[in-house]
Amino acid sequence: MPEKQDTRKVTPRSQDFAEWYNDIVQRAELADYSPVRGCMVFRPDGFAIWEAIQAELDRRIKRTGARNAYFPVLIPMSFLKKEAKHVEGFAPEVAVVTHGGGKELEEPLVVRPTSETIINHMFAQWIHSHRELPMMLNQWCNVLRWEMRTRLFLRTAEFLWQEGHTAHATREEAERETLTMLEVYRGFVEEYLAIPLIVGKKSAAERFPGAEETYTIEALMGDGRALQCGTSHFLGQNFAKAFEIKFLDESNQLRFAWQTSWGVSTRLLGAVVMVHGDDQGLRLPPLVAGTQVVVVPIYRKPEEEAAVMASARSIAEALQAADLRVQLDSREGLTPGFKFNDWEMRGVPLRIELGPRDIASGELVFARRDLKGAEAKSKAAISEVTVRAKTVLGQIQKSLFDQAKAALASQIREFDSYSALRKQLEGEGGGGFALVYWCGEPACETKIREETRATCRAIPIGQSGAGGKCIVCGKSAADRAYFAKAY
RNA sequence: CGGGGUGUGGCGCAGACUGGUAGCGCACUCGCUUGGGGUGCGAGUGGUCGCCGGUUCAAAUCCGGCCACCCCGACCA
Repeated sequence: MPEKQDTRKVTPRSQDFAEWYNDIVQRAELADYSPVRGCMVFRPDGFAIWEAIQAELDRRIKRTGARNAYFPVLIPMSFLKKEAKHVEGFAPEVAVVTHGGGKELEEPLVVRPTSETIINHMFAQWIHSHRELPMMLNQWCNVLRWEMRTRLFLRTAEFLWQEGHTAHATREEAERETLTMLEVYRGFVEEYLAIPLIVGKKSAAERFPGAEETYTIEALMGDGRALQCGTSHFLGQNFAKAFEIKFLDESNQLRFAWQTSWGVSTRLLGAVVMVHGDDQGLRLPPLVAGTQVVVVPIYRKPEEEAAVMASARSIAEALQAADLRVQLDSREGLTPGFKFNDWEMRGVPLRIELGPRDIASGELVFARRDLKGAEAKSKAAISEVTVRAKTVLGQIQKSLFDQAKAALASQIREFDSYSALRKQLEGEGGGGFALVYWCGEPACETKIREETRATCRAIPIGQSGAGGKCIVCGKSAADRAYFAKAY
């Protein structure tokens, strides 16, 4: 049971989104700042969401054939330097260990910012034959990147993630794997986190250092800015060549492996907050909520208390027996109104109110977190509480997705003139995704970024349109791309 | 790393301009009261005012320096 928390109102979302976000994260007790700059503490309610994400995503990852392993947090400095683009991309943000055991180290060690190098070093030793391919590993771990500017969950120096690394015999198979994982992420984030996505390829400028192609899932936050929620990279043979991952194929030819890597991080928690939260607090999709149902007992006199608590307890037990994550709010000395607000702040999807009246009538009150006002409340027969709760939780999951989907749809705009695009992005807020034809030239992308601060978020895959004219230079453009201001 | 802001009980703030030995709200403890949308009343606990130095009989307050954190930008999951 949580502690009673302070009762200050949160900063309204519409007034100051960044303040609102910090308020929610801390008052819903998801996380707190640490004594070390840029690092954060995951509190139990926040970590529970990560655990729910891990449990389901781990299942989905394993279903594709990958297995979990664990590689060390410390990597020889020289490893990072083996792939030119990779070191260029990560060198500025690595933390380096120079001393150990009271002595200066022979070779400095970096705290992993990602594990491509150490994993591929091991791959080179493990892979000799096409019979050993594909090799598909995943690890759940922490990584460290010395970020200039940090925000709880969205960008912290240390963060938790899973990173998958695979090696394949052919380009085609590796490319297929890249897209398979992209689809695993899309399915998981949309179905579990109820966050609708834009899916596509990254531009060269936004590509992972060392990758040949990067694919992304992008979501829209409540303030109209985009957030990259996961990436899947086709690495080609870049790392295989740098780390000499070679195998003999069926015709006894020595070949370099084709590789992928892919990951999602605890940033997803920030996305959940920013997509679903409102001025009352957090709103959690039932599938990842640490507590899915809370039972709030209501009573006056001691004799009422006994009856209500007995009934509330048996209802909570029945829900629990049906595999729902339940809490019975038995805290004393707090009014029901206080508890209602408290659980709303914490984002619990379904609240059950139970008092003497309900026991007398055989019905209790359901209050849904996804709806507002009178609409949020309904009655359910006590005898059917388990079935009804499951049904309603399913509806809440869908309703949160539908609300977010509508918000996303309303924030996607197509432009065919640069001045109109610029006007939209420069306007107050300037949020949302702009869908425009782009020729693919970095110069045009740079112009948009410099003049509007929006970046290319994704280029949808497999566009079948007739093509059009680049919104910047007017030359012919095969594909359209999404641009947005991003976190 | 540039711009802005803030550092005073656990949290949010006042006090600073005009130096005089620290105050308010919330939280916390105890008692009563109340309980279907943040109950009410009373009594309490808790602070060397971010750090270092200077001015002064006297510094939260004035002066100098430093540090930390937050927000906005550039860079990035």
